Amino acid sequence: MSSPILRLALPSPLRRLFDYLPPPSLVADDLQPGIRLLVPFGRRQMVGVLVEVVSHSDIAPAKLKAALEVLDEQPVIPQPLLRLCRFAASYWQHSLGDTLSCALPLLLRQGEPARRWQEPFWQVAEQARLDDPRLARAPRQRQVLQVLAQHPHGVPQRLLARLQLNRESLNLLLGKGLVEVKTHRHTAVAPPAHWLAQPELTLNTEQQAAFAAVQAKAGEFAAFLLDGVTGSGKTEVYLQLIHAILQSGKQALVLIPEINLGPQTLSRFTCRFNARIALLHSARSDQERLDAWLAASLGEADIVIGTRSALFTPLPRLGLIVIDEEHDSSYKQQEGLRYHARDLALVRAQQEAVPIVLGSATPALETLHNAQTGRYQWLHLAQRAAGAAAVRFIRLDIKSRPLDSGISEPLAKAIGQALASGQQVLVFLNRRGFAPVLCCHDCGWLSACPRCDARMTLHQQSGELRCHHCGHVKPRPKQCPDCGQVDLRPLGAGTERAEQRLGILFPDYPVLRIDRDSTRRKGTLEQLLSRVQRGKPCILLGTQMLAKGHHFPRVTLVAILDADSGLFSADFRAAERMAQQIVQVAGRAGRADAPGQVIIQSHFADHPLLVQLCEQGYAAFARQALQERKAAGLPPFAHLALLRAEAPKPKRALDFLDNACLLAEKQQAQLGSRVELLGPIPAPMERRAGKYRAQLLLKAASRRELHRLLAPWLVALETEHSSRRVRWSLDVDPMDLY
DNA sequence: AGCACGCCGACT
DNA sequence: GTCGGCGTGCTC
Repeated sequence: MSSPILRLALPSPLRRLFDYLPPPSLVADDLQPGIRLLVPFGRRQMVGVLVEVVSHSDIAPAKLKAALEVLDEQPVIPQPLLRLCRFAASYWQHSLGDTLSCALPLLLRQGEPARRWQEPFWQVAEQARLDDPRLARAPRQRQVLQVLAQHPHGVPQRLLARLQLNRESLNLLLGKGLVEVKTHRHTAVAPPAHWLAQPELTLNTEQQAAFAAVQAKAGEFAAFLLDGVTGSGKTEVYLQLIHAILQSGKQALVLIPEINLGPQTLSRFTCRFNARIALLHSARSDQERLDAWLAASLGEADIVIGTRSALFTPLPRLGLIVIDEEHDSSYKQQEGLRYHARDLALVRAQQEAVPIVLGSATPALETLHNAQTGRYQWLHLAQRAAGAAAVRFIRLDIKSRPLDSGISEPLAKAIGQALASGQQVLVFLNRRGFAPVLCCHDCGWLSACPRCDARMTLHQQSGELRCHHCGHVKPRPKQCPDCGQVDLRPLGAGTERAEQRLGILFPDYPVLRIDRDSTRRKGTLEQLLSRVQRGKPCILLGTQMLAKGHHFPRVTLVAILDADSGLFSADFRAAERMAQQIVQVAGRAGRADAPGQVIIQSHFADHPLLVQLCEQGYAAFARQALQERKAAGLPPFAHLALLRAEAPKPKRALDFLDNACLLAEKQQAQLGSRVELLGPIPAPMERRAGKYRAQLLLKAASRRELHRLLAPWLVALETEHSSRRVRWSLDVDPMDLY
């Protein structure tokens, strides 16, 4: 009987598995799939995940290498998670090894042991004596030893400073063998007897109905869209569902958008429950993330709250998945494994037979379509809680009206009135910087980026031109680089410029600008927000940072400076994004005693989508937008995949895509599939960061049809000669066509 | 993707 | 004479 073959997934873009012999030292042949092994790979070493143990390999026996080391006793990737990763890898056409890397916390990827963090305890070594001769001339060490001796069970690391035990002395004592560091064996914290730390709010009829609908499906797969306007109490429904899940001894998984990391979102969850909560988001250290991940996977956390990648947390007792703000684009990963966490969460819910709740005030059109066609149960929350009145939308036609710094005369008047009556105003402009372009009034020179087909944005504050696409920065020129004249004029307006103008228009009121530039320093955002919360009249000006998470009860007027970019864009999702943004920003404002209004400046104030949105709300807008998608044969009525390529020379990228196109046609002829091939064409912004980009769009009537082609096509592409000369990637269900 | 090998141009 | 450009091949 020959030795078993270990089939491993390795963190490499190669879409295949690699066979190894067991490590020489290993006798046991009961290696379980999901454990990690250290293996030689080329001239390097890698951490791979065992996918299966087989008896035969197609690789020549002489080429098989032996694994170096088994890293786990228990699988770090339990069976259900491996199944999920397999699905993700095949759906988004990515290597399984890379997919598993996405699933694992960084430290496990790097081969660190899968052990929970154990706090070190410092204690006096057994054989140590306080009158040790080596301490005769070391009074500080002796003193430290004395203090430590008063704690026979040791002093936990975090309390060292409080007992004035300095690290230097301790380390010296450690070197002399007079103290020792021990870690107490990790013992799981028992689940609390009472889950609630705070009383629950009373659910209104709609909330109660939504709660009951999801509850009815506990223990089986069912998908729900919780479609609720801002302030309708979606979170309270999540919380009570989670409470019920906790009571039944199961775990809940909550995904939140990247930007919602503010304490106000998390604290709703952490304050309500006594539960053991594992937080998994980018703001945490690698050690913290590993610990949270392990706690969840050992069943020692009851609730996991995290961003996109938290979806891959192993949960032995999973009972419910919640996707908050399901329309948010941060759920889609934009590189590597280009998965959509919301879509993959549905697969996970199905595989593990649990209910999943997608919540949003502005559901994605895909999600609404699924609700309309009955794939998701549609739960409505239309009633606003007390303290939030509906807002009125006003379209302000700015055709042939002069704008100063993006602000029209009538809008300025409205802002003035709101301020004068003691209210706060929110001004939304999704463009950072002072002006999107600097222009020479004499010769027409424009501040082009040397590396992109784009203009460089003027940042007045820093006196720089910055490219928002590649990050290129240069000092603001004093005179025109072409003609030497000094009459350089900023065209258009960003938040910096609007801030300046509003300051001039309303000198008696503070203008608080909130964008990535103004809040770069840690704590600035919190400071600005707390100023707003104090309630004095002011103008709050900012980008989409304002559209998420925070509520501003004293704001009664919301001004959208530019809605036009969403109405006429090459990107078919632009209108959807604009509508979501408008509604989300509008949702930040308003209260019972002073109904809010939203003024939207547009050159196309009569655009049907804008009219629909303003007169009848997001649901009506979505119906109309879905009609248009259907007529145009776009998602969710078609399924897309985008093959992108970039290269230093424009021809190379296009050559590769031409070959890819030919290969696809050949495959199609063999398979008899009908996938539309659109392109190849240069990307909308052909040159970016010095690279020329092009793309080939694939469009199919069904996912099945699309994937029938994709699977064999990618195998062919990998071996295609021209693929080595370009950087290329495939994006299944792309969010934007760039 | 990494990483090595190998083969041609402008420099200390 | 070399350092280093990137084209090509390979990873069980």
